[in-house]
Amino acid sequence: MNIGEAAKASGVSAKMIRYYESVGLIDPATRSEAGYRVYSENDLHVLRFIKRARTMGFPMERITVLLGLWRDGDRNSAEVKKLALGHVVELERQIAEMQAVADTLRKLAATCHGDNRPHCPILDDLSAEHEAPARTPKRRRA
Amino acid sequence: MNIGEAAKASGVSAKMIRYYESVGLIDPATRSEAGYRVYSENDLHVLRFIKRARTMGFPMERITVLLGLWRDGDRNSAEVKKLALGHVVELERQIAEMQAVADTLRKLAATCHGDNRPHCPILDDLSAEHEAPARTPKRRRA
DNA sequence: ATAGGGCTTCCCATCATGGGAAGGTCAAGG
DNA sequence: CCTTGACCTTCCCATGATGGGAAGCCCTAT
Repeated sequence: MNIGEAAKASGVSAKMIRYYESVGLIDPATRSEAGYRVYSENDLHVLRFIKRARTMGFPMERITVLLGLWRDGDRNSAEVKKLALGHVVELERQIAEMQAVADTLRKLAATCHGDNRPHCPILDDLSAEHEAPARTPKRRRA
Repeated sequence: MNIGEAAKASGVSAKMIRYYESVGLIDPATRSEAGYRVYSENDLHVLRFIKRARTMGFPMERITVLLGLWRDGDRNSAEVKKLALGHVVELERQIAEMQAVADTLRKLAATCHGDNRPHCPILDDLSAEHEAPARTPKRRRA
């Protein structure tokens, strides 16, 4: 099948399929006489794999490794597990960060009247000096 | 003070200060005779405001609005509150999404032996067909 | 044969950020 | 006074993943 059909069937846009090929995430597709990329069922499988992993938020780099493991029949499931759990840790870190921000904002918003008066603790907080960013004590590096 | 000092004092890199100026987020700095950008305490305040808001994960667009409100002595605190809570909702949505992914991965990892054998339910899941991506039923749009 | 749609490559834009080059400026020290 | 080195300026390029669009070739149905 051509790239358009493969795109529809895999949920990966034609643009992205070409991009994945260009950066070496997937092997160059075989070409028809006219130079059209031709995809097999197996190629589709790979595209769906990538699609799913992207949806899961795996960065391309990790997907490259996952794909390698997937293709490697002799892989060690421990490696896959480690990769997956590593991603979980990363997600948890990000979640905690966002949670903290959301909490702060919720608290600030709770103390903001939210009426037609201008005073607003939210703006007060944003404009207040928070921990000074890496204050270099005069000497530029010391 | 010059841009380097302002950068150090605000935690916003000189690069980004120039960028913010170029996209109109902050007013063009006044210039010295030699063309150097010169910053006042008030400019620093603005930069710190932006820094803090970025750290909170506010997108630039929303920061533009926040800055406007901050500068507007006649603002309506309700607007600020709405903006902040809107951001909270957005954060919550993202958190929920990531949580779902993390849960899925944790479950999959729990069923993966994680030993030197190749079988791995994580890879199985990634390569399985999940909900078909917007399957267009033959007619390209109908 | 012609139209239309699909395919190709190539370039550009995004968003926020950093890297780096080429060149001007300033302050300190010999 | 001149050199040195740190600073500043602008301009271009790159990122990562994605989309938009142009110019031009190809295929199929009418």
